Amino acid sequence: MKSTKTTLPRKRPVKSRSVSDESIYWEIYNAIVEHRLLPGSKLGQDELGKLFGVSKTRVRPILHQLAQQKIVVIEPMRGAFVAKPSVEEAREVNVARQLLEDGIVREAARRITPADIEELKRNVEQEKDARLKGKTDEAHRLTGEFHMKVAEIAGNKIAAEVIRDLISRDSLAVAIYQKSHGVGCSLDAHQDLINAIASGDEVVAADCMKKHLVEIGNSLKPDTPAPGSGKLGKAFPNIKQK
Amino acid sequence: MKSTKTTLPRKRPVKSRSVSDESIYWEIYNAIVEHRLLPGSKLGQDELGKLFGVSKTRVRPILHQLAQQKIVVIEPMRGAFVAKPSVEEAREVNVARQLLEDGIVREAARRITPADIEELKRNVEQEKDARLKGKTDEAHRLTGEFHMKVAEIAGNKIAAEVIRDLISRDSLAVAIYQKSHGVGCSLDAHQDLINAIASGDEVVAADCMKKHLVEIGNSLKPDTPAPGSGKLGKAFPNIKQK
DNA sequence: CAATATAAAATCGTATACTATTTTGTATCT
DNA sequence: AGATACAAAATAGTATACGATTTTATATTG
Repeated sequence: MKSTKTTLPRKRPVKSRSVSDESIYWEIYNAIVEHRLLPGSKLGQDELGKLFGVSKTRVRPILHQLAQQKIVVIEPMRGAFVAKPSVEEAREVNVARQLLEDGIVREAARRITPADIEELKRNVEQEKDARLKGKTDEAHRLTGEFHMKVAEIAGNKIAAEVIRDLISRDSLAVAIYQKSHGVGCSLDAHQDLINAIASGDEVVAADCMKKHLVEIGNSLKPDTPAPGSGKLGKAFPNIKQK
Repeated sequence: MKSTKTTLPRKRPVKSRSVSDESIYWEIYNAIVEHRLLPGSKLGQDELGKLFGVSKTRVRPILHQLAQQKIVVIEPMRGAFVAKPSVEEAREVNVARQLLEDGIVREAARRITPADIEELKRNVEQEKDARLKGKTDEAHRLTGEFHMKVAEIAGNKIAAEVIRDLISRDSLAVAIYQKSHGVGCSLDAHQDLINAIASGDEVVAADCMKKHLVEIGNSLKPDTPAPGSGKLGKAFPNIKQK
């Protein structure tokens, strides 16, 4: 409720060595892509501010940034929520990946080195391990990382960033529409992809990537009910509550 | 809770029906990509706020948004400036376009219709016209629009948005490194591109696009001196100054 | 006079204050 | 009881206040 004492022209608590904007951003970002905050969750400004020990003035622009990346939605006068993309939108993101990653794998196929191949293989091993242990979210994170690594092999940071954004949005779709059926793509799709890229034949690589992404797109089923939202505080185990 | 008897002395100018965030965003965005605000120009928060009749609280997140798109740079405690990308960065943007537009033209070649071809031809006509009349900036704007149209033909809004962002950044590089030598690509590159796409052969189309973008990349010369910044108010002729 | 030191002004960043709007709770009516 | 109306609380959005920092102006010194 409002302050019982009317105006308080009091002094500010002097310089608080507060957390950086970046760390706040990454805390929220990771909470979302790691599914600790599910699509639809309310992201209250005051609540987040208190959680990180800052005023909502600081969290507002961060929520806007996340909104621009389309993993948060801001509804006028209602606040910010973790985005809940429709199946149509999820499919559109998937198609965008098909279009944009095409040129990236091609370039990767031209530039790949033995060290790169090892790096990719290691990723696949980790993912298999995570899947065996039932760590679905971890496995999915590694899946995204695989595609990031391919983009890095292509050698362009800007393109890699673009792919990162799309993968983030994909992870929301997974949270909504794929939660039930495992990770949604065949077990050794990535292994096939490694072979295709390592062959150095860009046409083969592009073809393989396309098939892989189409498969992911097909795994998006609209029938799953919308999940509820978890408690906000629980999503940030590393932040010391006050 | 609607305390009719307010507890505090009222002195705020009561509800001001102010402009929308979007319109402020587009005003600044257009001023930058149309080179009315040159790279390096200071974007003072108070100054912009007064210009649009709002407080800097409103302009701040907008400047952050532009910073995220990399067409504005925010230096800590020094404020926002129109971005002034290095040649290296401009080249990286150009390479990103080579990678990402590859898959886009390929899809465009598969989907293009006669109506689309007409649309593209019209764009080329307009551009030629602008160039003949010496309207360099207008010609460059149309050049960017051409690539946007190709992305739209490919049929994916998200991919088109990505390309728009990259083209915006390209326009900054043009302002710095290309201002002198015309528009920087051969006069009928776009006409060739239309023919290549219209052929329906994705390999031909991809090859043509690649050559075109490489040519643009090669036209970026690092020797041009940095331009000074113009008066801020002059960049917004449509906004009624107060 | 050039260079440096110092004071004043301007400007950024952030918390606070307060209005606008939505959400929640409670009473009233059928 | 269920629906509706209205009051209260909560929360979003925005302007203002003010410390922190940088920039500009002025003075001082070699």
